[in-house]
Amino acid sequence: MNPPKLSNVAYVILGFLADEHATPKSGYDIKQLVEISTRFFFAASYGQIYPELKKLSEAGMVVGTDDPTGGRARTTYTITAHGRAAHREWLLQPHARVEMRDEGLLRVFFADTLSKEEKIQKLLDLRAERLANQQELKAIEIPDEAEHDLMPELVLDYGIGLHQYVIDWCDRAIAMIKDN
Amino acid sequence: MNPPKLSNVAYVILGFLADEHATPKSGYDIKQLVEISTRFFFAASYGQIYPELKKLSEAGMVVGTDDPTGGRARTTYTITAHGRAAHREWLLQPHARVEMRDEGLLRVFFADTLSKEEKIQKLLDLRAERLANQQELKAIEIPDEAEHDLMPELVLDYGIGLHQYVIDWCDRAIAMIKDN
DNA sequence: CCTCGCATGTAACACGTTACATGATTCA
DNA sequence: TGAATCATGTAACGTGTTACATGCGAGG
Repeated sequence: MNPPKLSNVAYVILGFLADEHATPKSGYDIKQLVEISTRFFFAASYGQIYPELKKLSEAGMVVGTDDPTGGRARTTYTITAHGRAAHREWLLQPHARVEMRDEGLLRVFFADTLSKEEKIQKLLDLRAERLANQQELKAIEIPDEAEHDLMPELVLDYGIGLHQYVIDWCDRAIAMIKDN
Repeated sequence: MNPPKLSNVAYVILGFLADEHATPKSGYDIKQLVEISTRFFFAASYGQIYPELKKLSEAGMVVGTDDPTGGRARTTYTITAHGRAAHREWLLQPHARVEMRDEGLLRVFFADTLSKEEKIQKLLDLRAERLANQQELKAIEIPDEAEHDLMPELVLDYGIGLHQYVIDWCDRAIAMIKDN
């Protein structure tokens, strides 16, 4: 019951459960939500979600209820007042670190030993990857109910625009290399 | 001598050693280079660099030479033809995966439970962090020798522009929230 | 009947960071 | 003489992915 240090993934879980009009969610449900939203800037696997759900439950921040679908076992979780407080405390922290590991850009960075045509190909590879990522984002549909959240929509727009920046930059860089 | 699977950090090392007019470099030298260049999109710590240098040496891709500075022990490394081939093969791969873990954006994503003012604060936090990152990039100086590489300079420009996109997006998002 | 999606979990592995230990040189 | 930087390395820790195991339910 005394607070174990929570991982970022725990805060992702609390985030999805903290929503005003959120229904109780299973680990599986949370993973589906991650896949269509946060995974583009913050991934979480089953190997993290299930153990964290257990820890959160032991810490009294969420409550699990047996909620079978027919004969199929299923546990859904609801956030507690304690969990809501922890989530809010985390939310208010100004800390905004970003970590990146961008293999495509790494190849572009080291492309000076390649020929002009090969350099351009590296930029096209990067462009293609980001275009594909952007299409994925564009395919995500925002439900237009009255009670839909603003911030996730805003962040989706952020992602689409960010990829557009990279696409445009690639085009400019290719033009520059062609000009020699 | 038979090829062990190389980590991405090994390719970072090979990349810095593969440069046409690169001088032999110590592990320490490579770390300094990482700190002023790739770390913004691909970090590498001593805990990775030294062991990888050893593996690369065992694989015959780099050669270490005893190269003391006064009485201070120092080993500098040079790339071999074999290492150059491995580096080129890696470079040519189209694979361009990008991984991100953006805590600031995660907070913005889940900020719907906060008040209007607090939401704006989250966006200001994100903006401040990226502005600071951008300043760091702007402080990096490009040597204007004749034999300076084009690609690193291009990637630096990429980073500065990318941060500018985020800064501008934050400003737009804040304006939108103020308008309600 | 068979495949796909729902549902839960874990063990092994891979990756990366941090902190620490050690010691020389340079410069104020 | 003390601090900063050069220089090398590793052990412990924390985090995250992958692959696997298990089994029910729904629909073709």
